[in-house]
Amino acid sequence: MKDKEMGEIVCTDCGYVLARNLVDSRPEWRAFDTEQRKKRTRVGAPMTFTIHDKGLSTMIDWHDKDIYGKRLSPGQKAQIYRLRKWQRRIRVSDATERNLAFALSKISKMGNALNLPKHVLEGASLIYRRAIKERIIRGRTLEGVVAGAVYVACREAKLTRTLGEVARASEVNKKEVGRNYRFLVNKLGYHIPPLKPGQYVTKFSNQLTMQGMVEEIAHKTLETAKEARLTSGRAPTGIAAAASYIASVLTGERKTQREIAEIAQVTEVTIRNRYKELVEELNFIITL
DNA sequence: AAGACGAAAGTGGTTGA
DNA sequence: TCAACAACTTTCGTCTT
Repeated sequence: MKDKEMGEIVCTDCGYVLARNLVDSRPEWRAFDTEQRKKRTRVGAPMTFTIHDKGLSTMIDWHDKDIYGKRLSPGQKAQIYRLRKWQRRIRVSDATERNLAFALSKISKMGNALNLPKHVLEGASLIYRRAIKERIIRGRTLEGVVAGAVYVACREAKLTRTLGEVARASEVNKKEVGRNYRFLVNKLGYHIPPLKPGQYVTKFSNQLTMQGMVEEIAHKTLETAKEARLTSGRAPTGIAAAASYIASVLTGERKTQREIAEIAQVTEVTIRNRYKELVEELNFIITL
């Protein structure tokens, strides 16, 4: 057992001191929130990965001279050449390695914000690794690709995370997430069926804290919508939002369009449009 | 005053020549 | 590769409750 105060490693069973005079690796400052931690931490990932070393690492230069300016012997020259070669190789793998580590930490951060189960995060990581392997990230921001990968993983796992939610949890906008999502799906050959509006209805109902009956009506509404072929080509979230709205009105548990639009991440106008179409089909009475 | 409604113009993506 | 097109958004004025 390590005892940082005493600087010793002590066996907890017999009390034998295995090592003493250890260096305390803990910081000498304390941070009470992430804001402070950010300010006080003096080490960590560099701000940019495009220039991997930011001039911090030592390079073997190309002059075949030693520090006194004398020319090297042929034997030394060969050795230096080999060293240079290896340094080049190590540097490259080091940079991509760090890049990957950075991306993975971003993924888990997003996972926290989105409440994603672990296997989805692993899926996202795998997707990112594949993206690196296929060399298709060039020219794209790391954040964008990460967000795209997370969204792909969600869709694969049939989770009802919307583009907007993923975008909020990342550092890029909705458009970027969508672009990267499509890009990844294309390049990595994923086949992802669109989510059913019904799944969104369930989700929205929960977020709106509606009664079970309201959700039931919303699902019924969707059924008729499907039969009327109003679902094809339309955004599932929009239809689900409209169905939820209708159900809330029907049961008297009225929610405003704005409320629903807010959590469904669509506009009120879209809800209205779907809603109008649906009501035309729903002129037969729904009773429960 | 808030919510619902709808027209009009703009956006980004898909499709078909 | 480009233009037409459908779905969706933004904005804003009007009507309803």
